[in-house]
Amino acid sequence: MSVKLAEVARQAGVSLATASRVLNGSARTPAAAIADRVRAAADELGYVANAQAQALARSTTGLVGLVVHDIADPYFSAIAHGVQESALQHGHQVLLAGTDIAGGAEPERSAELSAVNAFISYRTDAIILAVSRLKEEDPRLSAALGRYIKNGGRVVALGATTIPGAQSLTLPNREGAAALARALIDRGHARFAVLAGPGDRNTARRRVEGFLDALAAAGIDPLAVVPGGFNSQGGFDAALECLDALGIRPGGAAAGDGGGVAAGVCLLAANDVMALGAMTALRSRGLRIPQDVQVAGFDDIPTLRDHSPGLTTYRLPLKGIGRLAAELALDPEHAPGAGITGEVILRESAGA
Amino acid sequence: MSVKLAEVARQAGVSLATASRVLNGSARTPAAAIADRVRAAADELGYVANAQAQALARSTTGLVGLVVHDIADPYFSAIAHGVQESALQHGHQVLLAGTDIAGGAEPERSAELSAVNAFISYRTDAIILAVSRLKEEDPRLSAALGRYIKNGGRVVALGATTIPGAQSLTLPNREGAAALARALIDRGHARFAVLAGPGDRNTARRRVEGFLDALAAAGIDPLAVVPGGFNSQGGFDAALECLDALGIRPGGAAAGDGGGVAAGVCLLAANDVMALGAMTALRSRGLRIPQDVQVAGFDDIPTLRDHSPGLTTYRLPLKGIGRLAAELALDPEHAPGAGITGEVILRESAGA
DNA sequence: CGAAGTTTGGAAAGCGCTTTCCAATATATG
DNA sequence: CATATATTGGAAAGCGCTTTCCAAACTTCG
Repeated sequence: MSVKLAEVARQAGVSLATASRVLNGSARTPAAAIADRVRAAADELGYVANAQAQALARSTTGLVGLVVHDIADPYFSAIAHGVQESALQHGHQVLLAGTDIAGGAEPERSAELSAVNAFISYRTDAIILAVSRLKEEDPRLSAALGRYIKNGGRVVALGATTIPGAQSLTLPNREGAAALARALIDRGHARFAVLAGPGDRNTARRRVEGFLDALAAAGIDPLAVVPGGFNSQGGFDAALECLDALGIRPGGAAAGDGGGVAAGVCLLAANDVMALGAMTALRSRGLRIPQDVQVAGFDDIPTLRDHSPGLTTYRLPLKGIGRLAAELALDPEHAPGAGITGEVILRESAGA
Repeated sequence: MSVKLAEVARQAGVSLATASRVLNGSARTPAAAIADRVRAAADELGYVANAQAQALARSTTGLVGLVVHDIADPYFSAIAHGVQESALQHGHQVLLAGTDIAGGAEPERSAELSAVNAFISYRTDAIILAVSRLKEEDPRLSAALGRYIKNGGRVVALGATTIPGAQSLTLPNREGAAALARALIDRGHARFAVLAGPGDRNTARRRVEGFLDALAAAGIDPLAVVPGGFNSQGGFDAALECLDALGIRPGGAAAGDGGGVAAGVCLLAANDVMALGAMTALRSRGLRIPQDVQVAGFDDIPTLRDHSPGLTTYRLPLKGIGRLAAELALDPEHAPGAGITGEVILRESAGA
């Protein structure tokens, strides 16, 4: 239907080979006069190369697949932004898939597997896995990715992977969480509860481990470790559960604590979004932040920086992570070697 | 490199045609016994169809292109989420492009044009334009899209378009803004300033028009209409500029206003993110919300709903918008006919 | 001025699939 | 049982490009 190279060649009075050489970056460059004629013809006809045909002929597609959990989650969308930026610089387009979406054609396979399979079908040059479902590693997924890698595909995963041949980009989840907790301890906090998020998500797990590491190192026992959803609602629910379990009420200390002046409990949430949900829960119970209860999150999501009170958190360079992942996937030679590092951000939510 | 259909056919002892027919949904279905043999062979070999080759042969790619301004912006990522969901249901993959990214190969063309051209090159079955740059309609863009449509591509644009043959999905920007302003006026607000955002973005413009429509209808003159960026920083700056222009200081009325008790000024921002930036600005000046100054936004971004004070805004069903856009692009016959409608959401930021 | 070397354009063979015809069976009808 | 009618599998012609050879046309020197 569209204008094809043959028409351009005919119009310019040259062969297919020549037209191809001048229009689509080949090693050989035809004479200037001819090249101009071809370009003029292409322009006039509005020729746009068929990337599918090129892919077939070149056996490389210029596509990179990104699988996230939920693109509407600012964590993933920030990463996607970085991936996209780097992909564009490498002349690649990004194919996006989200694993939170049900409607796949084949209900018996997981969303991850469907997404990866689709990418493999489109022969993306690389696949970036930004999901971190822990669950007993679907063997079909590993098999598919293994074959993909064997056939020359690159895969980079955020977090640890058991897939042989896959690059993994480790995030300072555990270290960051520990650093954050340590900073809070250093500033005098002594009573903590952890809003742990889902136990089957690696990201959440590592962060919780980090929190607990730091607490243990300081000889502190967490008052509670409450699992829940990895979103605002999850934070809200977990916070409420926490308050009830610890008997925290407005205007007083924890009930089971023998009274006295409220020392304040600091809620460590596995991510920023949960932390905000927790704050909403605290407010709904009439508790003040940070006077009555303190809250800390993780990620330092850009869009959430206007929140008041400012959220104490651990900043992850999300966009940079996406960029690095893409770099690793598309040009591993030149990818910056340094790992990802974050930064403790103290704001008012934990009494900065 | 990968396993190809011919190998599967050989292994199953059938012809290429038969293998193709059983594996990739054809009108004709070979006998059950044969089909099973083929499927078994495919399974054993780990065959994954080459979508590029299929696209070439079928002249349809199963790809839909989505161009947004900035995927990290929750407005766009929510829309993307909807698009993705619907695309998956229609068996399509989504190719994502952001126009906020510089590094394109050809600096002389706009990011929009590059993105659209890339999509055309990949022969996406449809293109969804979720950007709304007003600027004097790049003729090259129109030309490219025109050809694309003529060749059977579908394009749906959010907001008005001049591209003939393109579907346009109109959002209630103007109407919603007017409704929001009216609701505020009904509740007794009488002094307004508008944080207008960028003048060259259709979305922002329409919203501002809506605000002004409603004010005019009520015989109210806005105290100020301040342009600026369409992001948090833009809201911050515009709010500051506004405060200075109107002489608003903590603990008092507007300076140029003859004193008296502060009636309170309501800042109407062109979107939620700007509104939050504005709130940060107000706080930095020691002004209380809503006691001293009120703020309203637009969109009702889900992630921002935990903000305190709750943001008065106009809710747009962003995910639904994305879904509808994809529906319109991929299955126009069955797309729901009803337009998009929003809803005024009154929260404490404007003294709900 | 002819042999050897260097460019340069073109013919044609794929890349991995789909799909139209065809030929060969299997089934139904008189 | 012969003939007409469905079914079914396969051969081969594309889909729109890239790229390897080749051959023709120029250069360059001895």
